Amino acid sequence: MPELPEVEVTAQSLRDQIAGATFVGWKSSGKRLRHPMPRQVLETLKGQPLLAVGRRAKYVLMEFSGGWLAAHLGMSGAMRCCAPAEPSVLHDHLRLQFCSGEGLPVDVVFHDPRRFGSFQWIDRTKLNGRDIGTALGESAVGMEPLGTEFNGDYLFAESRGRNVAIKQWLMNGQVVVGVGNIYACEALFSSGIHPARKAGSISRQRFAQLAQEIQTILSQAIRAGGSTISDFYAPDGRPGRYGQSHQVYGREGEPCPRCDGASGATGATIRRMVQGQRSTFYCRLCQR
DNA sequence: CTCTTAACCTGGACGC
DNA sequence: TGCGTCCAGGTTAAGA
Repeated sequence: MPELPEVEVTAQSLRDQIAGATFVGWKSSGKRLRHPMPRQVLETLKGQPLLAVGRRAKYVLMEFSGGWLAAHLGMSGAMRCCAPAEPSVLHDHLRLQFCSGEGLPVDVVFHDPRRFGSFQWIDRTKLNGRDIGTALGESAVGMEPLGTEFNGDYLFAESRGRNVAIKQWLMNGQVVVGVGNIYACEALFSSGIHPARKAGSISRQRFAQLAQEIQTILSQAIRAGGSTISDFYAPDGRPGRYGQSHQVYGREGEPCPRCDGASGATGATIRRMVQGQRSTFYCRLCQR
């Protein structure tokens, strides 16, 4: 499920429902996630207010006075808010219990069948003013694509001398964060750039369009509640509707919406290829 | 340093 | 019904 739009939608919904509430307790399934559960920290957080909920890269950040509880949804993770009485189901791995100002209890449940997700504690004092992305991992150090400094000139400058395929370069998180398999495919299609083209061979002008498409597509996806492929839901239970807007992702064999639209018979069908063990969907005529 | 590959997990879809 | 294969939104340690 989770690329930038899905994580952002998750963070926004959590903020609406539990920001300002007091953390009162937690329960774990005992199953190991990508990182060991920060049990000690969770104990010390009991009784503390949740100051804010934010996002950096693909991490949901729950801020407390001493630092941030950073959640990653991995490949199949999702959060849901529910009443304490609602029982846990298979693959519910962490239940965070909150109590609002009015004394109303709300639980946040992390559900993740594949267990590629994680919870990490980022200590405010150890961070020492650095970008929190540097403490989260290699995939979180790049620039936020929806920030004001992100543009084609930045991508152009960073890409010089890079021989890796543009799609893998976009997805690795070291230059720009949050762009995963779905949105990399979609942005490259909208920009007319072939996914296998070497990053260093792309012109400044084409990067200007790519940066613009990335921002437009991510923004629209957030507004649509993200993309639900099979099992993503926002914490309020709503699925994402952006999958309906996918032009190429998951559409192998369908007519290309640009060159083989309803009008003509001369266009191509969407193809699938594998790059870095991930499926890439593209149009061989529209993307060069 | 750059780039590629294998591994971490579970479950659903499909072919025989 | 069952069994084998392939596929899935991500990340990163290890290898070349």
